[in-house]
Amino acid sequence: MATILTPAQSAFIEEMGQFLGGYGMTPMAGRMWGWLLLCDPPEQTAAEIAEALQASRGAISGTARILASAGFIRRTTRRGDRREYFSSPPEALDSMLSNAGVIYRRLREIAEHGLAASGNSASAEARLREFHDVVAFIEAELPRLIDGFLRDRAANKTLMPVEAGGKEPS
Amino acid sequence: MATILTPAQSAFIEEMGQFLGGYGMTPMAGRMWGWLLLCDPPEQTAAEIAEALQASRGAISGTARILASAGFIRRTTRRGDRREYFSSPPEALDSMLSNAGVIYRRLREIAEHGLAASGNSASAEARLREFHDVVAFIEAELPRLIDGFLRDRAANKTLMPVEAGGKEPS
DNA sequence: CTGAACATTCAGTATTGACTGAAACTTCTG
DNA sequence: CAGAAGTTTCAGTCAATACTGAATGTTCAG
Repeated sequence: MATILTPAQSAFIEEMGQFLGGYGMTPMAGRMWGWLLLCDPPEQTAAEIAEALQASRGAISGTARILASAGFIRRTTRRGDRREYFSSPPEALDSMLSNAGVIYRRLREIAEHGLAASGNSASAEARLREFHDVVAFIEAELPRLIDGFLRDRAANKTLMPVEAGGKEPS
Repeated sequence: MATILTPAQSAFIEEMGQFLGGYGMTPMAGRMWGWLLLCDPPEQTAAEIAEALQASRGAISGTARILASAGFIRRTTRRGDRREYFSSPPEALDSMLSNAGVIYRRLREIAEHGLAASGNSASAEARLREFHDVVAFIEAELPRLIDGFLRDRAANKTLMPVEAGGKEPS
């Protein structure tokens, strides 16, 4: 019953937890995503995840909601099976990247508020203007960059359709 | 003595605090950077900052160290003045952007650890491979994007050297 | 309808970590 | 050297919040 993770697997999961935990999400969200990238089979029940991460069912439930609404995981059900299955779909990466875009958008908005508040100081206005312009540039160019990559990747897949969701014969 | 901030200024500072606070730095770091973008004159003593932000001197001291080591603020001193002056130099923006690069680097490293830990499952390896490749792509392209912007900006400045640190006649 | 198998909710707990403020330290002036 | 002005350190406080686990809600089989 005890899902035994190798030290390398635990380390990866913990790193993912610390990383996402450090950037606004909870550590559990990072661990769960990490586990769903690593696990086999790719679709896991809440019970399996809870056991692998040594976490309570409540934590899994709440975290799953956050991750699903952010587009990081997919929830699926099966006929004649009351359980729900979680997995990390390829689109998760798109979600992650577009999420990065949201960050720059927010920062640009804040910069605009700052600009609006800098009315009677030319030097403050200059500083905030530059801040705003840099952020706005990244905000505008990042999607272009990502789209280019996604298009390339899609093209490659069409040319050489490598079996992706596959199982190994062992 | 009470530095009176307009509501718009307070709002901007608080937004900056929440933003940076939400992404790994402390709220105070965000507020302090926000204030140094807004303030006039651009160089401020620790005492002035503490008063504007209604914070303790200890908090300013610690936060200043973090921000300075991250390249977000500049510390200067003046002959015959024991105080230290803080300001937000133009390079702060470069630091911010290269900081974003560090994030992708860290994530790519984590992805590599995951790949190494995915040994005996082909499907896990495929998921982690894709994760890694997306992150590595962004990591590689982001600096290019930024450099392009900085080069453009530098070129523009050379052509039309607008007075940037200026004071207005009122 | 009843009970079993899951999933979700939420009050409580524990931990983390940001900030305060007083004491210690440094540096400059007279 | 004495003292003033300023800065840094650090132990303690307080608030935020991630997680637990028991109770509640939901869905389906018999």
